[in-house]
Amino acid sequence: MDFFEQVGTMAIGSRLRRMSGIFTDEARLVFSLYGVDLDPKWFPVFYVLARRPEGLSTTEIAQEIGHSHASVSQIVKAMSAGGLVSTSRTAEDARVNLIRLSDRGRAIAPRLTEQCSDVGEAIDEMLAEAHSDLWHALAEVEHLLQEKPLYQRVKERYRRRELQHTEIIDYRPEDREAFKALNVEWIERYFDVEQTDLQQLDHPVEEIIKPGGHILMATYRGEVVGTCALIKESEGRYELAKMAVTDRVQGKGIGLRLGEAVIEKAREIGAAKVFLESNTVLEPAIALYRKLGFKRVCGPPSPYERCNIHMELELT
Amino acid sequence: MDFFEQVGTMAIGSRLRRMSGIFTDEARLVFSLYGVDLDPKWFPVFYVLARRPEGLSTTEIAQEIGHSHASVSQIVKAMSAGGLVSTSRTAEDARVNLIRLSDRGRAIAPRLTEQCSDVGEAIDEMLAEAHSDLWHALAEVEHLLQEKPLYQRVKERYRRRELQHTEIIDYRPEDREAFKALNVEWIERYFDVEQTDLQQLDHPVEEIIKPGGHILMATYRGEVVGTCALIKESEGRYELAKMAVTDRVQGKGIGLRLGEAVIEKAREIGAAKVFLESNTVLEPAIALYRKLGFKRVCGPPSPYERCNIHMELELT
DNA sequence: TAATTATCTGTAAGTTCTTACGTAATAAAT
DNA sequence: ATTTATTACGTAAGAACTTACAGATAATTA
Repeated sequence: MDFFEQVGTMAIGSRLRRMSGIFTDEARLVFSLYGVDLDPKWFPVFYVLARRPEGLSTTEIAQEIGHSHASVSQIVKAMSAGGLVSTSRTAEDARVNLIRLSDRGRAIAPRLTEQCSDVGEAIDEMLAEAHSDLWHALAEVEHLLQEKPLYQRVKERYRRRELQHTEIIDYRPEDREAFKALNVEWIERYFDVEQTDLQQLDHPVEEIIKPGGHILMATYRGEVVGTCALIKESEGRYELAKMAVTDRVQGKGIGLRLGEAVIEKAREIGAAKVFLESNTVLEPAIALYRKLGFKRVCGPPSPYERCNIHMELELT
Repeated sequence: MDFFEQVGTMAIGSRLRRMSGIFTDEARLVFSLYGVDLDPKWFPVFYVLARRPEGLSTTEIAQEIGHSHASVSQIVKAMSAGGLVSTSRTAEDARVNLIRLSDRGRAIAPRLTEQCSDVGEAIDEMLAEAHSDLWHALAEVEHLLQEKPLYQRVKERYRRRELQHTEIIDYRPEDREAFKALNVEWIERYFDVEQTDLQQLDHPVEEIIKPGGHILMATYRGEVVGTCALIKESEGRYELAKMAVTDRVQGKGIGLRLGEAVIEKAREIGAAKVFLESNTVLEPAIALYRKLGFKRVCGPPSPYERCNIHMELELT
């Protein structure tokens, strides 16, 4: 029992289930006390039928009581076997099953009404003894969850936490393998690896860093999971290239952080303009570049076959 | 959805179940978000194991988390298949299955801890947005239910209501049949009907009422369900006899009301003493008489074979 | 008007517990 | 030292729903 206090509110789901189980068990006792020949689980269906003499369809009942239509179908079948309801297809629409209380059903309604009000009063009285209002609390939380599901609330925290596990660092000699592997991984998924690629991927220091460029690596929980390079084209003009984030950590916003870090780096080293070349089939990538502030321009022809779009970012 | 508002608090069980379902569904999403390879329903078991490296038995876990041992057994089986726990019988007691996290289990514990605290915070934040405190309300109601189950609370109301449906009336000519039938019903269950019985049961007016006695009938929802007679023995001395309540309405306190009414009647007609004869095997009856104030005395021998106890009540 | 799509149901099977039951092992009682 | 009672456990089956699927009908579209 102290489990709940230890785990805290995270176990609220289990606690609710447990509590509902208690009420269900109690309900069974109460029904037998009143001698009403009604399975407690039939109650919601019975209830809505009792105040709608004209009858309802399976789906309508399901909506009213918040069960699935299948559940209602099963309950109605059982109640029908027990002689409490009569069913018939409607004349207007042969699909719908019109369900009504039978004479026997109507006969037990008054006893059930008594039971209802007794149970309702007993629960009200009990709830009134408590300081916190369970009934309203449930309604409120239900509403809050509808506004913003728990999943979303948790996700926000998750993103923050994941960012804490992510670091952007400068290229280290031991990153040579990873730098190549990360890029080959994605290029091969969409295109063929070209000669120009291999030249840079195999000799990052000679081809990129020595000529005045930079390479950043992203780590997630200590493991290298992404990279991005800033290649010097001319004074004040740099190319953002070789951006790659492994599939395994997609959706954590690591690409965005990498991009921001590269642009920051470009600022530091006095770049006036950063450009990049990509392909329109890489929609998520293009969206990311746009988010980083890049604008599409008609640029010079690329040395890469796979590129069909040119984007630039002015650093003021 | 408006079902709940209509039925009111009586549907609190369903509402709790529904809410717990919502949380369960959300939990599934959250677990997949964190990429923890753990079935949400394993969580409670995992949790207690994580903070008890020495291991726990099936029953111990069940008690901690408030599930049945069978449930734990099933969960452990699944977790074992997933390689998260190791199981072994203990040396001291070969019946108990000692369950421990495996290395793989321990490996995912930290991620689960993060997830826990994120979810916990998210829920706390959400609950804080509400005016009523769901968590405390649940704890309070759980406590209240433990103190006095809902069943008991409802039962009190039920008794009151049933008494409203019960009436004690004076004997009417049309009660002759019922008067006999009610008494024969119970006498035959325990003893044989004697000649003295039949004389009085067949001619209640001549044998009981005309000589200065009274007969009361109890009705439940308009139907005669019990009776009790006050037979004049001598001036100021009356016998309580022929008390019978049909089995169908036992436990509604009708016998008690009948007894009280008869004693009241005795007072009205100026009785100084009421006595009765019964048999010690009829324990509930004796208890009822005692509750009415009767005391056991050594009385004169009874004309009835079945009687072995004599009780009296002084009316002052 | 024919063809496609959507709706209403009921059945089947799955989910996440529970209770019921049988078996092995230990403790208590004769 | 046996018998009997108790305990721990696992399997099976049940409860009260759900989702998935499939068969009719109705509505919509071409």
